[in-house]
Amino acid sequence: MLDVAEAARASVATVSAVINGTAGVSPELTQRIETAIRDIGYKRNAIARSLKLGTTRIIGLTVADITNPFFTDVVSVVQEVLHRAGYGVMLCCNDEDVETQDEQIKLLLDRMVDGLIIAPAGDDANLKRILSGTSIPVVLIDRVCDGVDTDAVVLDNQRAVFDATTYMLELGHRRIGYISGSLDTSTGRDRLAGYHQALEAAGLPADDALMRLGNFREADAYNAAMQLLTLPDRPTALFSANNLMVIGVMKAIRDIGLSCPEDVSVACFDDFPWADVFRPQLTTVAQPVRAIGEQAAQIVLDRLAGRLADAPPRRLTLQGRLVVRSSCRPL
Amino acid sequence: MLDVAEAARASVATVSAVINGTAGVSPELTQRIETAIRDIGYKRNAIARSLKLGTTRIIGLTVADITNPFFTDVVSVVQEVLHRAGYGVMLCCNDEDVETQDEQIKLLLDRMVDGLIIAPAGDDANLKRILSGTSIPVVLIDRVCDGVDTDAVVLDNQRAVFDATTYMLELGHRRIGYISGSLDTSTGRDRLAGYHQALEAAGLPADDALMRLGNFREADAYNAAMQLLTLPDRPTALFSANNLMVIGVMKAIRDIGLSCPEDVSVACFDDFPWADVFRPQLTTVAQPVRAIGEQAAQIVLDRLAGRLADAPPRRLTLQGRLVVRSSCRPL
DNA sequence: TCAGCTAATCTAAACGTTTCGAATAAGTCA
DNA sequence: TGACTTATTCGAAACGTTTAGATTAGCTGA
Repeated sequence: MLDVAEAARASVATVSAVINGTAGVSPELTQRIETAIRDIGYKRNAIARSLKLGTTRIIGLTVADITNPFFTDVVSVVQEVLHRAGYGVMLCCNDEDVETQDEQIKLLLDRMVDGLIIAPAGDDANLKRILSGTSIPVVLIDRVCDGVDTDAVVLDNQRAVFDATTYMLELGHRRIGYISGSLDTSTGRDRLAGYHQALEAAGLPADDALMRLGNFREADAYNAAMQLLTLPDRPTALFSANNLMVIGVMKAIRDIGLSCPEDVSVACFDDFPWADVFRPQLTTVAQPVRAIGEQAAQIVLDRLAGRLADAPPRRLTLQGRLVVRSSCRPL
Repeated sequence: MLDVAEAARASVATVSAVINGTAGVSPELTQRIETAIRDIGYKRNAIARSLKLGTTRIIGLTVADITNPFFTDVVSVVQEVLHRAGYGVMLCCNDEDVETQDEQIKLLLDRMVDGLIIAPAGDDANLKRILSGTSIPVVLIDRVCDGVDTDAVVLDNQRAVFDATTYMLELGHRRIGYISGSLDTSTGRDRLAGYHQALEAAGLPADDALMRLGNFREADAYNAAMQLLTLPDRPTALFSANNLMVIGVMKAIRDIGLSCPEDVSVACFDDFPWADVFRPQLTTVAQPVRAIGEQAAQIVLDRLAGRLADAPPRRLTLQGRLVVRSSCRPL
């Protein structure tokens, strides 16, 4: 910038004014400065600017697993919205590990991000403390976290699983196996609650033997499904609490020599773009991924623009949608 | 830091020395400063540090489509490796649009990233110019770009498609439809070349009517497959040049009332984690995604550490692997 | 003519670090 | 004792911006 100033026989202050369109600068000088900028190929240094302004125009984004299509879709939308608003996105993923998550959030805060969107991995006792020092907008997506009282956009998980389970019950299934996500997450707990609620509403007792922990991972779900399918009185249907796990479930079904939906019906949380071209065509609970991402990004932007000023934390709850295909058969 | 210095009755210089372990500071003073840091809850400002040091410890990463499982896997690995080395990752995706890509790269450079990993969308005439100003390490992945002479890690696309096509030929297929990616990309061109090469090796003429442009997108591939499948003498096999497009291909097959592999055999580029549990179990060309991500990240780290000093640009070419499943039947 | 105004431009401080060289104190040796 | 070392510690400049306030010049109108 000093170079530009010298070349244009002006001061750095005036150059700055021209670049930012701040003060009135005479047409001739503006002209001179602009050509100097072009000649020299000057680019303003965003770091110095950030230091002075106290704002980086970067939003931190942490998700548990960027390999998971659900998170991917959300990240993609968040990215799009924030980019359009002139913000950059710093992405971290932590492989569902709370410790790395903490590490990464600290790093993001050190790097002075202007806002934070977090899809928390599990219940994080430290999260509250880590965030307590800062005053930047934070929004939780997908999962909420005990004691962390910030904006959040989540799904009505219980309701969604209630609907899916009820659908299976209506098909006549009575022994419905449930492959649960980690109960350290709000989603894991809420989804399980929906399953229990549906059983109860149908007047069925909850049989603990039919519930297995899959921890949102394919491998764990495979083992869980294996256990359920080798039960003396095996379930006629299985529900998987997320997308990754249903792959494990299908692998177990295949390996045990059964087929879906003939021998065992399957439904799961989270939809796939390819779900209606491969067989079995999975019946799923589709999340409104675009809406989740858009809302989360928008809340951050609103907070940053001071639009929500000091409104209390908002908790947005969106609804899932049961997409019935052909992986569940009537009993 | 000034606060810490005052609290510890020391100078900022000494505080800095303690934090960075730079100079010898007496045990007592070190002690005093460390407790002051803890008491005050001081965090060093990474922005100011970056300004002074001229390094941000952030690597920019742009990919065409973060929704594509291939890119997702690569991003995930890159992320992991760089994080472990203490670098943050700024992610951009541009939806296969060259203009937004340019925009984003400029933004990343303005933000003073220390390095750049680019999976370029299409041939980008401006990329060379945009990158010309900088001296940071740049590595291209997946695709290369005319005139952009930097490190790159790519796949031997031609060979991979040659293998896949040859496999189909060996099954007896003679009319193999090819759904191509955009020919504005090196991958699009190289893969098509592999197809042609295989036909030629088998002594078959290349029939232009059997090649359609799918532009790496599901919708375009759907239309392309529709055209091929309604040809008077329709192909007995289809090859899709990437993962997204094969979904469109399968949709077309379904909508036209055919089935795979009975009526038409299908193979595609890029593997899916679920490919062997849903039917048809797709025969695919699997890319070594982990290796690609690791190598790309490692090259950036090596360059940054000065290990590769001023070695000429390295072009790493990895090999794909044909994973034979059951979506192609012998004719 | 000159006080008072406006418009254009500039000077210099600030943002929070790092680091070079200087200053101080303490110890060593002739 | 005084010159020389060594170990600590510090002052101040620098990184590249932004911006408040100062300065200057040119007008206006009494």
